Amino acid sequence: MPPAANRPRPIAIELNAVLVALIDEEPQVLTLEEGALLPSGPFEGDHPTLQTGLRAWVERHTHHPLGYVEQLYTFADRSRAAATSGRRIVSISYLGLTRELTREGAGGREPGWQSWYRYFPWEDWRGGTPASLARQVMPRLRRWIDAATNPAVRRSRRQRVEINFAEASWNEDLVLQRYELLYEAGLVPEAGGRRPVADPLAPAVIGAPMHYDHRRILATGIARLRAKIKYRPVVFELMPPDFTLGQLQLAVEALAGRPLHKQNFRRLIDQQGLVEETGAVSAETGGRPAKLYRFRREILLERAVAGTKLPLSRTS
Amino acid sequence: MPPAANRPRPIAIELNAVLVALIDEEPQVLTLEEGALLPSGPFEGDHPTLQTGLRAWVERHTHHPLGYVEQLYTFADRSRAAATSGRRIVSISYLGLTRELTREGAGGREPGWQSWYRYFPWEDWRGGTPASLARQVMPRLRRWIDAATNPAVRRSRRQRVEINFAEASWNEDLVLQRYELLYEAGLVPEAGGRRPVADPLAPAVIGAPMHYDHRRILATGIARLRAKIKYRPVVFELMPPDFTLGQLQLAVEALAGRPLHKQNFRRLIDQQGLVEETGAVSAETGGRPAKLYRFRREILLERAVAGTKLPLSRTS
DNA sequence: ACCTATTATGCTCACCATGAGCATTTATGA
DNA sequence: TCATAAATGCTCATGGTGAGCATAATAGGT
Repeated sequence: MPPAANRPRPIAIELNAVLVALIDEEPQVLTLEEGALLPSGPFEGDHPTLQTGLRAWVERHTHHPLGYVEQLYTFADRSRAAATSGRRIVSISYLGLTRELTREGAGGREPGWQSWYRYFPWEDWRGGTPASLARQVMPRLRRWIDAATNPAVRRSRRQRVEINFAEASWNEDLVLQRYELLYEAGLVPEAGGRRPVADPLAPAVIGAPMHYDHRRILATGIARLRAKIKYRPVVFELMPPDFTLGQLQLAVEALAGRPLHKQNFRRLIDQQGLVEETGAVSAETGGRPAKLYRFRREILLERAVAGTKLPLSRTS
Repeated sequence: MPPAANRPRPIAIELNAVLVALIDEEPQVLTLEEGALLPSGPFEGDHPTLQTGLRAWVERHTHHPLGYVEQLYTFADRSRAAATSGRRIVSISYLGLTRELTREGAGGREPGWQSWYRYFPWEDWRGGTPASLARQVMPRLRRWIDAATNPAVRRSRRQRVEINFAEASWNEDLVLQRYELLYEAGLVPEAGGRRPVADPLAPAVIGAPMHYDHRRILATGIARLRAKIKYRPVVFELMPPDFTLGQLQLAVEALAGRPLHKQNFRRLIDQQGLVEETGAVSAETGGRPAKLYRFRREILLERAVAGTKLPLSRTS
């Protein structure tokens, strides 16, 4: 059965981009409409691949050269159709990493970039337990749990909340799962698509909302990036050519949303052979001057190898 | 900028499925057309999500209940368009795991299922170095390396071959990368889409070919599954309700394509608390009878947690 | 010229996961 | 009864990882 070529249907394809840069030690995403939309546009069929199409589109519209690009997910939920005409929309989302200068012009922040923790304040554990978790998220989740009349449902809700939001075993990779749990609990109602974003009458919405399902796409991108920095040297796509190990650690902490052990971080970095000294030092931030390093691009090829979790056997 | 609703374009959306089952200790995929096609069909817009649409489609057409389902990738290369009409095709592929009985009816194999190693013979290291690697793949790759006139290109080719195909550091996860390298080297020319599959005049084609880019999609599925079994208990979706640890090991070995250390495998399984004894034993295969186990489905929830590779710091 | 605060850097230690292999148990079949 | 086969139990060496002590090299104040 060859691919079907019959019955043309009114389907629109849209590309969405989660463009990430590190500005002022904060992970920021490029947005439109005062932060309520991710860059997105119609799919134009005149590019050899989706990826080059997206790259061209982004660079044309934002004047930001794109470094690393990776496909995130393809969404085609029916709820998206209702948001516009009756037409079905299939949206293909991408994650892109780019380099941004620290503050430009008159010290003002370029309008399009927003810290991603604006949308997910409970995901930032760099300064300890985030305030919004204890003050907003958990109380409302508890209310949601108790709202279930069926005891089995209540137990299930309690367990899922426990797994995804427990402080003791916080897993920074579960960004998407946590968002979807909050969505199910009705705490991020903008994802439905129809409600005006800044409605003052809206119930307890946690974190800044976005139009359509763009916040879910953003959550997907953050989750993917957080998972990826653990086994692929992608942080360097966000760093300037030369950097200190301290700056590198701040970058990883910003992405992962949690503090790292400094000495162990350097041990990890240099035993992996990811960087080499430039010879220069930087005396930026008080204290002893730090050596400057640069990323060893050569290892991008070598590093195809990742660790395994299976009990191997070489002899047979 | 809201999603574009103008300019309807002739775009067709197609779903592809990599359906995997374990039959006779072999990883098998459901195919059509004598193994030359993956199950695929047009996207029908009357399902709430792509996933439920695919699930319904597969179950209706194959009568196989689908267990685990996961989106693989969305392809929209221009080369696909040329394969049919001039129409642009966007294909969304899924990985699905299902349970199959061991041999049915009169001992014959159901026609649709094919061992995936038929398409990727160099990926099966269970019995030591696969014959096709030394006999076919490596010689032709070496020829491809030497065919480069530019010495820089030759060095680059040599390095990439070394990384992906080195016996000493074989990484079973790199199925897709290896396939794409072979494709680039012109050793799997069917992926172009136009050449008839069984052309006897075709140059050295390695492994069984498929139409269009279905072999690439299959490689994507295998790679994803091999990576996933290392940190998620998905093997159990392919196992019968009760099984011995020996059978479980054979299943993982079949998927990973390499032998595992038996004692360490059991240690890994039970220290993870993945299974529990049923109390019964099985005296199937000579030797001492083996205890029967069943998967502890409860842990599917708990197991949201995965390991981290970052040097954490809890104190601050 | 000291003293202190601050960051960078070097090093040690305990613990655990993992690869490897020896040994024992319990079945079948010659 | 003995050989063979598979399951199961256990030990050992190694390396990665979390944690923290100690030292080095700056700036700024007194």
